[in-house]
Amino acid sequence: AVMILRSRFLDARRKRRNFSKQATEILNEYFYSHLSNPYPSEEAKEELARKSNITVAQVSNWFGNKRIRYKKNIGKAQEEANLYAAKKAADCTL
Amino acid sequence: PPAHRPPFPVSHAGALGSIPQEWTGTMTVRKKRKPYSKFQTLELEKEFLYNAYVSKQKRWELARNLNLTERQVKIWFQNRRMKNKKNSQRQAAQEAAANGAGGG
DNA sequence: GTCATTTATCATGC
DNA sequence: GCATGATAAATGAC
Repeated sequence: AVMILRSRFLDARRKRRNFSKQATEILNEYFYSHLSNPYPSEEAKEELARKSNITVAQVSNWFGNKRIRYKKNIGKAQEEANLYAAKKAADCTL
Repeated sequence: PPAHRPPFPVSHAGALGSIPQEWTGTMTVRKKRKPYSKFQTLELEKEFLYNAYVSKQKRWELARNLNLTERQVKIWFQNRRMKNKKNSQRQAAQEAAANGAGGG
């Protein structure tokens, strides 16, 4: 019983914080520019972690949540995809 | 460049616009995740404290006493070892950061 | 065995 | 009240 209570406070869920706007932007850019295979390699994860100023584990968590929640929203209003697709297109035309 | 373990084999081939997103397909028929009771978790944790690797005999006893399958007990210990490693790495990283910043 | 995952659930932020 | 990040069961590759 004691151990259960102690583990509760060791969980990072207790002190969860939202990522910065910039970090989310970086992660979303990678995700939507790799929609056909949104599985970053270990190296890519490290770079994303460095640029987003978060840990590699947090990058893995983010992609895991993003993939499953993206699937559940297919067919719904997923304007986020169009948003980043437009951004990518604008990037190419520059 | 190290070889990456490929994702799961997918059967369904989705089609959204012109992007082939095969990964959006359902992997396979999977049992719904069911959280264990406090008693079950506590007993498993006690055994894990004794040893991180459970014998076949002990696995059978745990499965019988906790009303779990031997496969569930086996997988629980696998996940528990991964959790241990993850926490160790996190602790090491924090200590390294502390040494680099404050120094001691 | 490890380990990157999928999926549901938890706990929090706002 | 959901959005979001982290964790707990469960699967499959190697």
